[in-house]
Amino acid sequence: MPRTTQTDVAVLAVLSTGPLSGYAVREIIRDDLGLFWSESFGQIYPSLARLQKEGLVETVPGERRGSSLFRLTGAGRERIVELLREPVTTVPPRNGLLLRLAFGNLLGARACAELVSEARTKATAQLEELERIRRQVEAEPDEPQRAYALMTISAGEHAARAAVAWADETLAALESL
Amino acid sequence: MPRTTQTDVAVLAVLSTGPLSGYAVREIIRDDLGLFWSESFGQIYPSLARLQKEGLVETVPGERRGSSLFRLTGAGRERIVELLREPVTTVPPRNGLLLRLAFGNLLGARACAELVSEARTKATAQLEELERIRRQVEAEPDEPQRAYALMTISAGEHAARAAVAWADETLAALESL
DNA sequence: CGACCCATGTAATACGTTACATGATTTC
DNA sequence: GAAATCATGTAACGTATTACATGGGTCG
Repeated sequence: MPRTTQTDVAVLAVLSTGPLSGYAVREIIRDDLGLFWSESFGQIYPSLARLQKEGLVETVPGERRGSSLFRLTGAGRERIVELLREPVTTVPPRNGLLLRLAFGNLLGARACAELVSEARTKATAQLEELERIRRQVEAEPDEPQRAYALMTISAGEHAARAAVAWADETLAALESL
Repeated sequence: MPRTTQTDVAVLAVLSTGPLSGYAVREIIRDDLGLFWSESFGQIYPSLARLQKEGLVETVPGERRGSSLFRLTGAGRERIVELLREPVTTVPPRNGLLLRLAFGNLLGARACAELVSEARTKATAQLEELERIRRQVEAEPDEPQRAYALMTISAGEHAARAAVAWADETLAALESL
C-alpha cells in the first residue's frame, strides 16, 4: 500500500472540475474514473473533512436547502498540481487468476481453461463497454479534457485486447495438455 | 479489499511444492511469483502460524540445527485445492498514471508525456526481463509445471507489449496537443 | 572476526471496505 | 404518500506494510 493516501489526490482532482457534494464526488469517481480508480464512502467523507481542515477545500451553499458543496480553495488548486506531480505509486500486484494458473497442476487443465475463458469473456465485455464510452466521449465538444479522456479509454482498450489475445493463446495451450 | 485473506492461498500453494521455511516461502513469492503476486513478512509468518493451528501445515526438522520447515498436511493438500477453486477476487483498480492523465489539463501535456514515457521505459524493461525468464524456463525439463509457468509469463508479455503500444500512441497524441 | 545472509517474529501504523444509522428531497 | 434517490457520516472489521528486535550460520 502507498505511504500516503491517494484518496486526497483523487478527491481534489475531481473537485477541480467544480464544486460538488461528497455524494457527487463518489459518483464521478465511480462512473467516470471507475475503469482505473475507486474510492468508497468510508474514504471520501473523512478525506473531505481532512481537506477542509487543511484549508484546501471550503463549503459553499448548494441548491438544496441546507445542503452544501465542497469547492477547491486557491491553496487546494495549488496543492492538487503538487500532488499530481509526485511520483506515481503502484500497488503491489495481486493477480488471482495468474496465481491459480501458476499452480495449475493442482487445479487441473480443465478448471484452468474455465478460469481463462471467464477472463476472456470479461475482457471482451469490457472492450465493448469501452467502445461505447469512446463513441460517447468523441461526440462531446473538443475541449482539452476530451483528448485526455480518450487516452485513458485507449489504455483500457489496449489492455483488454491484450487480455483477449493472451486468453486465446492460453486456451490453445491448455487444450494440448 | 477481499473478504478473506489471499495470503493463506499463496502460502499453501507455495508449500505444495515441498517443505520450506517461512523465509524461503517469501523468497519464492518474491522471485518466482513477484510479477503477479506479493506478500510481506508481516503477512507470511502470522499466516503460517494460523495455518499450523488449523492443522493445514506442520513443522518438520530442517537441515540446520534447530531450524524447522513447514510442510503441508493431508488436510492442507485438500484445502489448497478448495481455495484455488474459489472465485478469483480482484482488487479495486488504482492506476495512478491514468488518474494523472485523466486530469492532464491540470498537469500539462509536457509533464504527461514524461509520465507516459516513463511507463514506456518500464514496460520495455519488463519485456526484456520476461524474455530472459522465458528462455530460462524453456530450458527446464518439460514437466507439467513448465507449461503453466509459461502461461503466466506470456500474460506479462502481452500486457507489457500492450503498454508499449499504448504509450507510443499516447505520446503522439500528446505531441499534437 | 566482520559482513552478509538465513531465519523468526511483533508492534505500530496505515489503508480500505462494508454495514449501519439517519434523514431530506424528488418523483411517480 | 411510497419508493427511489440524494446526502452525510461513523463504527467495526479486515488487510497489509514497515520498522524494529533478535540471533544463528557461513564465508571471505
